[in-house]
Amino acid sequence: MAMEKTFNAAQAEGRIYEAWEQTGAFKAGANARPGAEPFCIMIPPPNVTGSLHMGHAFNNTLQDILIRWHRMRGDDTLWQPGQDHAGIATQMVVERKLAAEGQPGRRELGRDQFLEKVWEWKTQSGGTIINQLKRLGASCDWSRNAFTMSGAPGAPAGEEGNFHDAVIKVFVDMYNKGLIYRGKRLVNWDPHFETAISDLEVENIETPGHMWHFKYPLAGGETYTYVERDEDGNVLFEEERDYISIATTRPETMLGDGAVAVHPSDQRYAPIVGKLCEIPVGPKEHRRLIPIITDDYPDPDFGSGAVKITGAHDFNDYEVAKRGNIPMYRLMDTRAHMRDDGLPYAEAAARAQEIANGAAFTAAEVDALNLVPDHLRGLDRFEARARVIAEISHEGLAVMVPENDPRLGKAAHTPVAPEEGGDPRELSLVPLVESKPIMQPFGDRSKVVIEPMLTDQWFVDTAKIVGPALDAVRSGETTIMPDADRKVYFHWLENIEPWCISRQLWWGHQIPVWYDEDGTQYCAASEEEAIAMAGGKALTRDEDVLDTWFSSGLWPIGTLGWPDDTPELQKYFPTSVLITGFDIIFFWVARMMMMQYAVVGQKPFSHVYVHALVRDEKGKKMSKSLGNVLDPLDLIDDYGADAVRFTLTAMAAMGRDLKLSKDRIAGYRNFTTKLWNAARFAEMNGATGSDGTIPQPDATVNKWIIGETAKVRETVDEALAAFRFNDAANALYAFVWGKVCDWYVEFSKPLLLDGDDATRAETQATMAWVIDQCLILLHPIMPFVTEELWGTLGSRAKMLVHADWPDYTSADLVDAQADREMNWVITLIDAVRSARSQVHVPAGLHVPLLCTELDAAGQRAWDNNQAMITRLARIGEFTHVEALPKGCITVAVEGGSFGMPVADIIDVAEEKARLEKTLGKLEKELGGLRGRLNNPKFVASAPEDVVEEARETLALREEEEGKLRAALGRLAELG
RNA sequence: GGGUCGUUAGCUCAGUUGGUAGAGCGCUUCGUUUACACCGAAGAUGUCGGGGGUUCGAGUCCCUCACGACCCACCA
Repeated sequence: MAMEKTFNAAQAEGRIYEAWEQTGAFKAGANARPGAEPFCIMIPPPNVTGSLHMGHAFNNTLQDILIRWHRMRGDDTLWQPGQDHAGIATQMVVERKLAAEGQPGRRELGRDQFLEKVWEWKTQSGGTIINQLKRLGASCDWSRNAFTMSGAPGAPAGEEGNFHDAVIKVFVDMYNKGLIYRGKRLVNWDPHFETAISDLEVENIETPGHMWHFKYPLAGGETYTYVERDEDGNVLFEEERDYISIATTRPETMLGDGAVAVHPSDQRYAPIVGKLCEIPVGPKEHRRLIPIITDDYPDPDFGSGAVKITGAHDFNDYEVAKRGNIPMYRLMDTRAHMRDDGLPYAEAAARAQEIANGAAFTAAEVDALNLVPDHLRGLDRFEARARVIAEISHEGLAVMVPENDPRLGKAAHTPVAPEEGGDPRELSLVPLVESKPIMQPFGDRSKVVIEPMLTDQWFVDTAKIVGPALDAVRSGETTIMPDADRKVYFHWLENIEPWCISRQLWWGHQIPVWYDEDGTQYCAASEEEAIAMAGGKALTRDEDVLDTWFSSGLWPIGTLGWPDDTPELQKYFPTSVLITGFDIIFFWVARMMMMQYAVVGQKPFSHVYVHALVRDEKGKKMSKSLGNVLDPLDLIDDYGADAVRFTLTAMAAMGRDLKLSKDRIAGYRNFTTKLWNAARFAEMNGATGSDGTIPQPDATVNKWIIGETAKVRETVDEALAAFRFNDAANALYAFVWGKVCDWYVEFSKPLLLDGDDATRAETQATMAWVIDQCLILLHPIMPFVTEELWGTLGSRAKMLVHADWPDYTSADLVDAQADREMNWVITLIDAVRSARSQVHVPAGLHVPLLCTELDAAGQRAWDNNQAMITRLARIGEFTHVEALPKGCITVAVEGGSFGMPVADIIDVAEEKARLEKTLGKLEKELGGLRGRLNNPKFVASAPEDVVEEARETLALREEEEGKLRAALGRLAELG
């Protein structure tokens, strides 16, 4: 059956993938030779809620290339797949789904029933991404598919893995070693999901904001002289004040102020340090007074130099409050609404005043006090802010400035000049409200403003486990590529902060800690153990679950069966390579390093390859809101998975973003077609059925292409070994298209069509072998089209996915003589074609070729390849002559001059111009070469081989120069 | 504010120990020859961001400036 003209990817890919799966081609250890080295990659587990985007496609293509390459080389290969339970994302998806279907919500269902719904959803929809990865061609061992929640209580049939056991065991062990602790700390709180999140889950984004300036009146109407001086102590400004000026971007937090702080060296406020001032909010009769304290934190040069201290709602203030034993009043509830609990405001404020006056207090007591005035309770924080501003301003306690104060910004107030009809009176005073961009924290998933909240949370004491993770990379035990990402890794780990690992969610690994009535902690793998530890007391379990990244951090050992000492763990751990995006170096890579060392005392992987982002063709990050997202599945539909994979591979230069365009993909789709047609040509000419034995042909061209194949095999192996994926792809592209298709297939035509039986047979055998080698070498990058051709071109013992990767070398297979000869042939053909084209010899015309001064090597090359040369250069009759006639196009090559006597059909002036142009280029090169060689320092200092090469090149160019000058001379005689 | 990376042909980018610049796309001209028009042949285009330094020799190493991107960060 004749082959189609193009590869039908849409029709073939599914069928081929199924064949791979049915034969167990991807199973751990498949195709391993006896005594094979293990090679293992852990997939960065996509979220169960995820669907394949371009980043996944890129990431998994690179992994698949390495996996397929190693598998074909006979290594004991495992690509471990799996999914992440993705706490927040999944809980969000399921909650939305319930809402959309009008079902009872999470709170109505209660914890157990809600979790049932989540598992139900996972069972139905969790496989989406797996099927999408299969469309890409990912050769994971799906029989080992893992899930970070497998084996958790309530997990349905099919989720019996022991990942949960591993997570719990790690928590208990780390708890017992003192690496995990619980404490009341200021943490990032997501008011939308009502949970704490870690620093990494906060995105600081510059947003337009305001800074308000308010007066905090001194207690009892006291006054002081406020003096500003310049550097030399000269008085710049002086006035009597009965207040201290405070700036804030968050006026609503004033309600929780515990003090006002100034720098100890700030002379302006020295007279009032230690005195009390009044928070200018709330019912007039219950105004709270707070102390003015000193702390190194305030910057005297910023704002007024005085800072309000709200320990429970700001990270800096928190530190100041801790240092100064300032009470931290929590103002908001879990949704970041103003608190609506506890004592009425009057009572709470009275107690707070006692504390401010020096009464002893406990953190718990302070936390219970609700200092939100009754009329603001229950309000959203932003609404409360607006009310506070309005009330203070109404009372006249905003700092007032002339309306043309530059701090107000241009847009705020533009006074109209009197001559233009403006009010001729003095500029009126307005509240000082600066409009300026402020960095605001947003939840990376919820996109709402994060609130610092004082809550009880669990932490990993990362400082205690960071050491080995740093040492391993410093020593090269684990390498991180490219180097820039290694630096990023160091920078973060060297400044590591405690990791908040508790989340106030339901979907996740519940923290294995129980409390008795007194609040004593019992950490154990099960409730029974905990009760036993407590001596049989009734216990309640901590409600919180663990940060998803806590479990992902155990991915390498967890997927291999730890804590059981499985054969897979013994064989594949530590794993070989991790391929991941730069965006999760902190989230995941660094934590895996720390956790694996903390738990099993070994590195999780030997190499980390960090890749960049896939962007759109303009360099913009792909995002749904911009509408510039390229869906890999659409691209696979349109161009085939191989084209998408090859494109990503060819663009995978280390450390650089890749800009993806459809044109580029189409170009590589064309490459698959090119390969397809080369194979089709081979098939049409009986050049199939290689058994893998390297042919030993006589014809130079056949020897040559075998040598070229060996060269590219070495290049590909070196490139892949160094994770230089783009080098591998480009080398193969250049070989298949530039060598095999452009030259070898063309050269083979006269041999296959007109050669004798022996020549035809050896050419068929060589071509069959070469095409097979192309398929093998390309298979890791383009698995589908190569597998299809592999099956089409012969009956094989094994599928291509398990074909033996070659190990022949250029030292074995490159025939230097053949190499020289074919390069000469190609140079001659190029030169003839170029000359013909430039002087406009009709493309179809077969012109006679004259030859003179041909040396022995040239003669032999000619004799061996005449049929190919005349065919490709469109030569008619070939004649040796003593000297080239005057009217002919001259082509100079090494060891001979060739001429085409076509003076009658071409323009002599044009040929003269052509020769002069060629000569011009040559002269330029000669100038450089002579310049260097005439420089005694060059000859003395440069390595001998460099000098020698320059001499040889000079000799060749001079020979060519002579021939071209001779040709010009003949042309001149012609007139 | 700190850090990292980038600036090479019209566009997108390669360029591994310093040896005298390449690819793909696009563009121009020609072409249907027994695989392929998702094709073939030929061709044009660069003071390798600016400046300085080291060297016989710098796109490549060092310094500096400019511009751009990204990451981290608590200036109220």
